[in-house]
Formats: sequence, C-alpha cells, structure tokens
Amino acid sequence: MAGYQLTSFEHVLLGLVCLSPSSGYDLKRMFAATPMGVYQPSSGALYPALRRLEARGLVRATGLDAAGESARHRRVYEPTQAGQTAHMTWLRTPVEPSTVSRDLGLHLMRFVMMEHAFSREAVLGFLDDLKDALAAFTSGLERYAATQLDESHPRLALEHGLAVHRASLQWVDHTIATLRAAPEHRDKSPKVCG
Amino acid sequence: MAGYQLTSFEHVLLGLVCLSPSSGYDLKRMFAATPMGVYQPSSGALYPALRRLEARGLVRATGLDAAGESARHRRVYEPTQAGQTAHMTWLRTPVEPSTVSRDLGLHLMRFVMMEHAFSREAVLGFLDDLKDALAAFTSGLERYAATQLDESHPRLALEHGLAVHRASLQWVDHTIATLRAAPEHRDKSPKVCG
DNA sequence: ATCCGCATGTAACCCGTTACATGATTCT
DNA sequence: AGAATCATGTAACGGGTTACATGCGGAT
Repeated sequence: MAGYQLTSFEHVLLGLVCLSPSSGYDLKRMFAATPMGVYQPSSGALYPALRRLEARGLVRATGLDAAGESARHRRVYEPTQAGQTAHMTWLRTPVEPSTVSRDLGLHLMRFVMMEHAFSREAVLGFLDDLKDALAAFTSGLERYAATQLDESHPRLALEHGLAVHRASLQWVDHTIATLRAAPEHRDKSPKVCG
Repeated sequence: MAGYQLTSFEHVLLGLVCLSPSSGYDLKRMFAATPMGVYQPSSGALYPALRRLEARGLVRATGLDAAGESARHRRVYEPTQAGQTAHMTWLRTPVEPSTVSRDLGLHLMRFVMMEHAFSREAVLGFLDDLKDALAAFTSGLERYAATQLDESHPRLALEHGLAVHRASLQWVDHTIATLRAAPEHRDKSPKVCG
C-alpha cells in the first residue's frame, strides 16, 4: 500500500487535493494562475504523480467535481482517510534547520495549508520553529561573512543571501504579530482533519 | 562533439573550472565549504557531469594540479578553448524576465564568475538587466497582491515573496552603486577569456 | 464540418540520488 | 599493520521534461 515516503511534489498535490477536491487539470490551472506557481508542472509529472497517490490509497477519483456535478471524463480526486492523515503528518513535520534555506518554499506551502487544518497556536508554533531555523542559518552566514572582508563578487553575492534571509526573518516576525492580533479562525477544519 | 546544450549544473562546473583548474574532489570540497553550497552535489552527479564536459571537448584532464605538482590519480580539469568560449557565452546569456525568480541563484553564480571575465561596464549592464527583470517580476506580484485584499495565509505567503524580491532589488541597487564607486578591476581576465 | 480548448495520458530520454565499490595515500 | 581520508567511479532506481497521442465537447 505505502511504497515509501512521498516526494515534496506529491505532498503538495495531496495537500491541494485536501484543500478542495480537484482534477489534474484544475491543479494545472491553479499552478498557472497563482504567481507562486513559478513552477509549472508538466502533464508528464502531474498525472503520474496523482496516479501514484491513488495507487498508495491516499486519494480516490470520483466522477463528480466539487459542486457535485457529474464530470464524465474528468478524474476529480479527493483525499481518503489515509490521505488526510498523511497530509496532517506532513504539515506537522518539524522544520529542519540545516535545510531551511533550501526548503523555504515548501515551508511557505505548508504554512498556507495550515490555515484550515491547524489551530492558531499550532501555526504560531510552526512559525516560531521557522524563525529559529532562519535565525540560525542567517547568523551562520554572518559568521562566514565576517571572514570575507574584501569587496569581491563572492562577498557581494554573500550579501545577497544575507539580505533575502533577513527579509524572510522579518516576514516571519511580522506574520507572527499579525496572527497574534487576529482572532482565532472560526471554521475549524471543515474538510481537512487528522 | 556537442551533444546539445549544457545543463545549469554543467555550466556552473565549467565556470568553476575556468576560474581555476580543479579536480572533482576539489569542487566537492568547494561546494561543502561555501555557505552558498546549500546544494551538495553527490558523486553520482559530479563525476559523470565532468566526464560529459570532457566528452564534449569543453574541459581536458591533466595529471597536474593548479600548482603544477603531479597528481597521479587525480583528474585535474582545465578548460579548453571551446570550453572558455562556451563559458563566456553562458555569462553573456541575457536575463530572462519570465524566469528571473526561479533562476536568481544561477544569476548570482554568473555574477560571481563575471568578476575576472567582464569589464566593469559589462557587469553593470548585467546588473541593470537583472534589476529590470526583478522590478518587472515584483510589480507583477504587487498587481496580483492588490487583488487579494484579505488577511488569509495565501495573502501572507504572497507578502513573503514580495519581501524577498524587494530585498533582492535593493541588493542590486546597492551593488550597482558599490561597483560604480569602485575602481576598475586591475587584473583583466588572466585565466578566462573569450 | 471543423477548429479550438478541455482533459488525460504515454514513451523516450536524461539526470540526480542513494548506496556501494575500489584503490591510493597519510596518519598513528 | 590498520584506520581514516583522499579520489574516482558505477549500478539501480525514481522521477521530471519534452513531445506526442487521444478523445470529448462546444463554438463558428
């Protein structure tokens, strides 16, 4: 049933299907429309990935779309119980400090998907972990930069890394403050549960 | 001789070999040491890639390392004429606005490698193009953000994209100013030429 | 009747990861 | 001598890209 662990792409697809049942084409349009979707999955990546999720029993294809209308030759996927569990487990994956820079886009995706699946406290906990990891990475860069005192291009490129990670850190701080000020989300996991 | 066009990874390796002749193991340590090297190429990626560059006639393996010392079972690569030409062509590749966000790391790499290969004016021209592309991407994000007025997680994630791209833009501005103030680089392409 | 967009899929090819294998050199 | 490091390599496996194929549906 469970081949092995899912790829990041599969986790994202599973998460999107958990947010709202979708066909492959729906997902394709979603990636195309959102500016987040700098990444444009090809048919050869998307459809086989959905089939793999189906083969592992994490999603199931129905003949109906989200509005309940029959869609004969559309495969509308919805999560199974196992799929929702796997999704929640993925959302709860701790932030790995050593790879936080590489995985930042993934963490942002997870943050988006936490909105209707986590309590505000859980989201704030995640953001705290993310902040710590980013702070550690950034101070590592700063320590390294301190050994490179010249004005060479490598040094300047290093400054770019510092600048964007500091911006990420500020975003985390700002977002934590925003969420603390906001009221608890009212509709608690209508579709996604664990 | 020329299979087809090189991958980004191959271009980076070629560029590093152009900066100074290196063995596969040298390159591996370089990726491990520099904090840029969030990416850690595996042996199964690195050595075959160098062999491909060699098969295409872009690099050549000598039995001597950079210091001229014999190194029996080290394969120290140096660029061929064709390799240096290919490298310079890569450095001169225009910045593609539509993929500037995805390719930002690559552009930074190119910027680093331009130091000893380009005149200051050429580097400034590259940075101007990069700035325009980043500005276009950022204002595209801003336009999209204007249609998302709520305080949902997708909106907040969008703010992250805005924050980091604005930071990149500021870096470009600052770097342009720094280079304009600095004197022209004295040692003009001692190793890399076109 | 035809053309275009919807919707899913497949096959060749390439490349990266993981994990293992293999010698040579240096250190203790 | 034995261990760790240097240094290069290979094989299995998985998955993404490109490009092509296919069928249905609505529009002119």
